[in-house]
Amino acid sequence: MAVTEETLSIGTVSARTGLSAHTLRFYEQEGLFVDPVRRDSAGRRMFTHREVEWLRVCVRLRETGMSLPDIRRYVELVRQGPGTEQERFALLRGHEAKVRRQVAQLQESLGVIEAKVATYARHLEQGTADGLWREGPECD
Amino acid sequence: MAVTEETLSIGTVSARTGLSAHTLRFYEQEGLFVDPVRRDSAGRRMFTHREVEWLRVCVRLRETGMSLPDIRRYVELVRQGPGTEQERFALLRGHEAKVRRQVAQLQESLGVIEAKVATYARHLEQGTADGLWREGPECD
DNA sequence: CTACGAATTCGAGTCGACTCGAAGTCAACC
DNA sequence: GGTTGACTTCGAGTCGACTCGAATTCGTAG
Repeated sequence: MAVTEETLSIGTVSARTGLSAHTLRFYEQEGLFVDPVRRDSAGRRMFTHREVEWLRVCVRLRETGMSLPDIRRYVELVRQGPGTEQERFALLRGHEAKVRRQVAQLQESLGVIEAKVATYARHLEQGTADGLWREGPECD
Repeated sequence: MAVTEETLSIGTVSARTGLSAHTLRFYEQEGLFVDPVRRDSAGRRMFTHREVEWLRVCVRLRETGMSLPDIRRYVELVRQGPGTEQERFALLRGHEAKVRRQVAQLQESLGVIEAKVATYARHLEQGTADGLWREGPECD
């Protein structure tokens, strides 16, 4: 298999990850990359495909509410190399559990909202919506 | 049915909704109550059961990411009374749709995280975790 | 009568994650 | 050789939703 040593500008990486160039610089500053980001002769960042892959993971971690310090913690473990796999695994599993709880809570809240929507639908359909101007158990 | 005119102190409401007393005052200030909150002779807030119910809904709306201005918008419609039901309905349905998208996205991200966890589990089990110190497609 | 705890108001502070802007550099194209 | 446009650094600003603290006032229990 061919080793792709192709490098990507910050603009390209921005387009491919959905993160702004500003944010990419910020992430570098926050220590979210395992290796120092390489530069060209003019000092411009040159990203690798591998870094783009990692950024895609970062996006998922962020979307699920992992904080930048927590991501950095993971990166630090990776940086230390072999021997930290157990801890990395625990970290990821912990986050996975958190996300599951998030999903459950969101769905529970969604249920409440759906119920309210259903109430409106019913009353609007029956033309009894006038009774809906206040909240409470009697408005169900 | 008996009309319950029992009133609740801010501390009680705090306990029942999970919102701090500070937050309850803040919400009042932000216009999240349909009616002005009543006060006792000493100027202390007296909440009703109905308001507690509404606050529980608010908690769900907040948990699902509805902004305070958006909640206020809904409250304003309720305050205007009958005639605004369609708009309230649309508002709630719009939010419901947003929450569904949130759930979907969260689950998608969860899938990515689960995959990563599974990779670690496999490699740790097989004792091949040494190859896991870098990110990328080849580390799957 | 005094002490206490639970309220009150108001304004300021915090937090995380960006987001922006200014001033400058550099390579490439016309 | 000048303009363009993407990049650089750095520090400051923004945003939403609280969160806190100080100073004060009440009503009740001892």
